Formats: sequence, structure tokens, C-alpha cells
Amino acid sequence: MDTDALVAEIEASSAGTDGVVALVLDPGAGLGLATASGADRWSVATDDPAGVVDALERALGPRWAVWSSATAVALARSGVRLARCWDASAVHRLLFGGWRADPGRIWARLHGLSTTSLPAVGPVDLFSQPDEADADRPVRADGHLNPGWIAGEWTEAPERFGAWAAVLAEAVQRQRAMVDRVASDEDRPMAVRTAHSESTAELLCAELAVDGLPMDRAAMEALVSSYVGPRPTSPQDAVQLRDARDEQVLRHVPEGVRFDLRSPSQVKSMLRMVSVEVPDTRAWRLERIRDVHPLVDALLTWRKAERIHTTFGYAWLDENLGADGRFRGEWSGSDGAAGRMTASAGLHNMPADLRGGVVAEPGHVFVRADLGQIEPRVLAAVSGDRTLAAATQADDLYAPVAAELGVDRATAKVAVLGAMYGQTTGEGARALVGLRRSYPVAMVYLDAADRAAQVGTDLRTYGGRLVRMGSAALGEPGQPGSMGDREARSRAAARGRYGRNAMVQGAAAELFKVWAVTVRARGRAIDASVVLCLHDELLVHVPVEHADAAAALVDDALQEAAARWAPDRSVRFLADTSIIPTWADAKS
DNA sequence: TGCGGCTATTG
DNA sequence: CACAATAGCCGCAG
Repeated sequence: MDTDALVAEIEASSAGTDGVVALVLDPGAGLGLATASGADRWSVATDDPAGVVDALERALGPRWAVWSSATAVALARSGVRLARCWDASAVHRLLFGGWRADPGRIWARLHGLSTTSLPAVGPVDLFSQPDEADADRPVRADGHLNPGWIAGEWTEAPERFGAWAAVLAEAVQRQRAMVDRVASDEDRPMAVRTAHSESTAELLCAELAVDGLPMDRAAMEALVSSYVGPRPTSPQDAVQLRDARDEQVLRHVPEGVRFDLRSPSQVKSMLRMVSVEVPDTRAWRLERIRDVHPLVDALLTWRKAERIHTTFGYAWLDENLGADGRFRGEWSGSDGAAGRMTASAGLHNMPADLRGGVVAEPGHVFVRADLGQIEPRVLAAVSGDRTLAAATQADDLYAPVAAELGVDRATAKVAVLGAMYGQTTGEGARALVGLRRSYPVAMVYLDAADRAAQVGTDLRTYGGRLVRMGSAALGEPGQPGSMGDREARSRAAARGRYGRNAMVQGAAAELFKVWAVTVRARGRAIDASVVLCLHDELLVHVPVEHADAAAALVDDALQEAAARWAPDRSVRFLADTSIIPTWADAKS
């Protein structure tokens, strides 16, 4: 079938179904399509599935339903960009929390099947009797998805393409119904929009992973070299250089005594040998006693260099920086408790000292923008606290809060942050009384989350993300006898802080992603690409002639995002935006 | 070989 | 050293 005929069929079939078209893709063999109802499906055998998708995108521009961002990654590798999608794994994480979101798990959840013993490919065990009749079908007799198809057997015969897409279409239809229920029954009216923006954020993640971050290898190697010296010429040389670095510290202890600088307990012994007694060897602690003994100073200097050497050194560049001057990591659209974006390869914790190596390509610049005081502003929005919302009108939110509380700005800031993090000691805790009096709505919102989390009740963010409170890392609430009373209370308090913060951090992550995908969408017309997302900061790469337009676009996109995310306009959001040649040039 | 602890980096 | 994260190395249990 030619593409025009396919377009016409899909157009006729998907009328009145919100324009959702399910897509499964095998880059080597073809694609499967299905309309939202799953009633109509197509199997297209082609050696250029990306080209077909691109043609459909231009002709129809549907909301593409996909199992995960793997589809978008494959398309991005072929230079094909989708505008909108419904990412079943992203929506699964939104609805149910946690991280694992493979098709088998998504399907099981939507059909009320067990997710603790999902069928798997491989040796037959007691729980999975083979059933020959199941092999040809995407759904087994027991209702679970066929693990073989999940693992890739759907690509083995072209007629399976459409069947697999139809399965996805059904899953997405069920997800949509569940999101609608969250919106209506659980009082999270933004849930559908969140499903859309979180899904589109997955498209952005695919592009971030495929396109990478512009990096100047020579500039970055020069920066690395300034900390750890030149690149070793051989493995033997590497060992020698490492011994030489260690020796700069060890020469401060008596002759013949050896310590492993990489072992905290040995470092503690080493310090004791020169009469420096510390409970641990963290840098902030040693910093204060830097002058006590030259060994301390040498150790701190060594630590800094060792960090670059092991994590952000030549090996790091060799592994992640391509010959095309793009640094690539893996991106996740919604990780952890609160659903923040995360990135691997150190993209989110690269030392600030190395930012000078992140350089725009010739003829390009970066537009860098970060949200100001995003978490307290988000707290004002999601809690509906009118007084705190009024404070967001100020460029510096802490100034009116300080005036209201009758304290200085630093105290006000510590108090607000302490309230959001659940701090119970120190200066912040003392100012909490004033916060409760002046901003009762926001404080009650935080306290309610804290109390629910303490007893193990799951939470939902403003946008509708489920924050699960039953994970093993947090410990089970109310376990009798397994621990002392003090330990149990400490665990409960930790769960409370976790839940309290997840409501704020999670909502901030949702707003951030709406902003990021808005910039992605609007920026396309002027060739502006988001190349880095950092929780409250965007780095956009753009041809120099469009720099001013891109900077204006980023600011406009924030207002657009804020209006869509929180239709109540009483809370003000602002971004600090600059046009810079390297990431190190930002003024903040 | 897997995992918790310690450390450093980021928002 | 509150909240979140990635990542490396060490020491110990299995």
C-alpha cells in the first residue's frame, strides 16, 4: 500500500478518537499501526519505516501511542521527530509510580493481573506451562501478554505488526480511562495534560540521547588536564602517575607507612597518625581544619583531582564524547520518587569547573535559562496558599516572606526550604512557627503529605503522579518488634520528609517538563534544540542569528507552560535567561 | 558477584 | 549536611 492510501485509511478510521494512532516499529522490517479503538490495524513491511512514519506525521500529525521511548530513539536516529505522543511506559509510571514499565507489566496492571510473577521467556518452570496455542498470539490464554512477543517475536512475521500495535492501542485506551478516573475521582484535574506532557518529555529524552550535548574535546581535555595532568601514554604510565599523585599525600606521613587513600577507614587512621581526630573524612569537615596539618590540605587537593580522574577524566570523555563533538548519555523522563528527569554519564553532576568545555558549535550559541525559586513558587501554586502566591509576585520571593515573618532574608529562606524538606532542627525549625501563622494553607498542605507518608499512604502530586510509600528503601511502616522504638520513629520521620518533599519536587518536575516540551515545540521553527535539562535549567542550542528569538521564546514558553500547568495565574514564575558561547559563561 | 557504606558532584 | 539524583571505590557476605 502506498503512503497516501494509508493516510486516507487512517484518517477515515481515526476520526473521533482524539487522533491517537498506536505505533510499533522494527527499524529493519517495518511497522504496525492501529487506531485508538484497536479495531483498525495495519502491517507495513518496509525497509524504511522511519520514512513512512515521517510521511504520516506530516500528513496527519497524530498523537502517537508508543510502548516506550525506544520507538522515538529509533526514529530520532533516522532524523525523524514526532510532535506529540502517548508513551505507555511514562503514563504507567504516572499512574502507578515506580520505575519498571515494560509492556508485560503495563498490560497486567491494566487488566488486574498479578505483577509479582510476570511470565518470562526462557526455561519452563512450574509457573509457566508451555501452551503451543499461545505462541502465535500476542495475548496468552491466561490474559498476560506473550513474553516472547514482548521480547521481539512480534517482528518475526509482517502480519504480526498490526496485531502488536492493536494490543498497544488497547492498553493505551485503558490507560486513558484510568487517567480520566484519576482526574475526576482523585481530584487531579491536570492528570490528562500531565500524561501528555510526560509522554512528550520522553520524545525530548530520546532526542537528548541521540543528539547529545555539544562539547569541545580540546577545551574539555585542557580542563581535565589542569586537574589531573596530561593523558597517560600507557597503562604503565597510568600506574606511575597514580602512584605519584598518591605520594603527594603520603609524603606527609612517616616513612614506610602505607595507607590506601581510597579507603575511608584507612584515611581516618592516617589522620590519627598525625594527631587529627575526625568522626568521618568528608570534605566539609576537613575543610575547617585544613591548616592544622599539611596532610589535610594535601588530602583535599588529592580528592579533587582523584574525582576528576575516576569519574570525569579522560576515560569519561573516551566513553561518552563522540567524534562529532557530541557528548551522549541516557535520559529518563521520570525517575525516582518525584518523577524528575535523570541522565547518566554524569550529565547531571558534572563539576561546574568543567562547564567551559560545553561549547556551542560554530555559528551557534547557547540560550541558558533557569527557573528562579521554583520550589516555593510551585508550593504556592499546588497548595493554593493566597498569601504565599502574593509573595511570588516579587522577583525575590524570600524578601516579602522575610518582611512578613519579621526576620532577615537568610532566615526566611532557610525556614521555607526547611519546611519543604522537613527539617526539624536548627534555625529553620525555629522560624517554622512564623511560617505556620503566615502561610497556614501551604504548611497544612506539607504537613498532610508528611502525615500520610509516615503511615505509608501513597500520595499523588498535583499533576497526578503516584508517589508510592511502600518501597523497601523506606522501610515498611508500623513493623512491630523488628526494630527499636527510636529506630521506628526515625524511619517514620524519614518517610514523612520524603513524601512532603516529593509533593513539591514532583510538581516542580511536572512544570519543568511542560516548559521543556513547549520550548522543544516552539523552537523547531528557528532550529533551536534543547540539549540539556537540569531540573530547573534548560540549555538550548541555536544558530547565532536566532539567539535573541530563542531567548524570547524560552521566556514566552515559561509563561505558556505556567498558564497550561496552573491555570490560576496568581503565582508568578520567572526565568533567568542568557545567551552564551559556553556553559561556563552564565552569569549566575 | 552483589550490596551497603562512604565520598563527591549536581539541582 | 534537610530533599532528590549518578557514580566510583572499598569491604564484607555469600
